[in-house]
Amino acid sequence: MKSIRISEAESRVMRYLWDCGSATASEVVDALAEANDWTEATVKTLLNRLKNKGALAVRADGRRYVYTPKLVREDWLLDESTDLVDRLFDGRLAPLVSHFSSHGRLSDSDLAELRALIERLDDGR
Amino acid sequence: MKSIRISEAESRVMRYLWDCGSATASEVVDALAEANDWTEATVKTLLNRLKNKGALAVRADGRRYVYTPKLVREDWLLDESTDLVDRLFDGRLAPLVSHFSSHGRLSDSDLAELRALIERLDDGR
DNA sequence: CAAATTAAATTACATCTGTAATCAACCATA
DNA sequence: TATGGTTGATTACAGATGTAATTTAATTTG
Repeated sequence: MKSIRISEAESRVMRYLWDCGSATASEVVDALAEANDWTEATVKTLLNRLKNKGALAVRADGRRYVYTPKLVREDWLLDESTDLVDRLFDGRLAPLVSHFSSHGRLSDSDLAELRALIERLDDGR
Repeated sequence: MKSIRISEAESRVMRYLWDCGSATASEVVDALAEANDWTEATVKTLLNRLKNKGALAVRADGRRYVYTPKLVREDWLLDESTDLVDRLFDGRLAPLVSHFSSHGRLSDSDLAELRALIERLDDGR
């Protein structure tokens, strides 16, 4: 039950794998090394740690390995965001939204999106 | 300009000091040690690290010290929450709210609060 | 004043994280 | 078949973090 803890760097690797479903180490290297200024070795380390933590499943494909997320993205997102909202805003979303807004971090389109969402939710109740 | 990085444990100390304005070490110990299962030494360490990071100001009051936040809570909240929303939801709030809602993490009162907030914001535009 | 108490500073140490070099196993080729 | 390249595994190492014991300096008390 204890949710797997993913570090910042590891989360970038997970993000990529979540996006593409699964990939070999070299695909991950190609996709992330340059952008993050990592060497190949660093990416390999992250993949390994993720594997050891049980966040990734590995399947042999000939001489190479294919990594696939075992940790469910939705679960992780919820864990992380719940944790932050709990820690920073006592678990309440409105203060967070308000905070964003009062610091000019809420664009018109964000607002529109939120309004649509709230309306939809209201209807559902 | 580099925003001060506060660890999880440190943030609990900051939270207390933000709430009460300022306090002596022993007041912080009394308030937090038990609840967090920390010894006095641990609290002192956290206070010291916070002081070294420049997150706290210290003022001597007779033989003891009074610790006061130098880091502004609002700034920190914004940094932390912006960081999370950026990392997890591409900087967009609506997906976060939607995510919460779809996992039953949005109570009726949260929703009401959000609705009120959105309306207020709408009016302001 | 010497001894005990208190409070802050220093030091400690294991784990986690970022970052990477090196090692080992497996293939392909000269 | 020996050699070198590819790929995953192991080892490394510094800085951050959680957690705390020890030391030192100041204070109160017998």
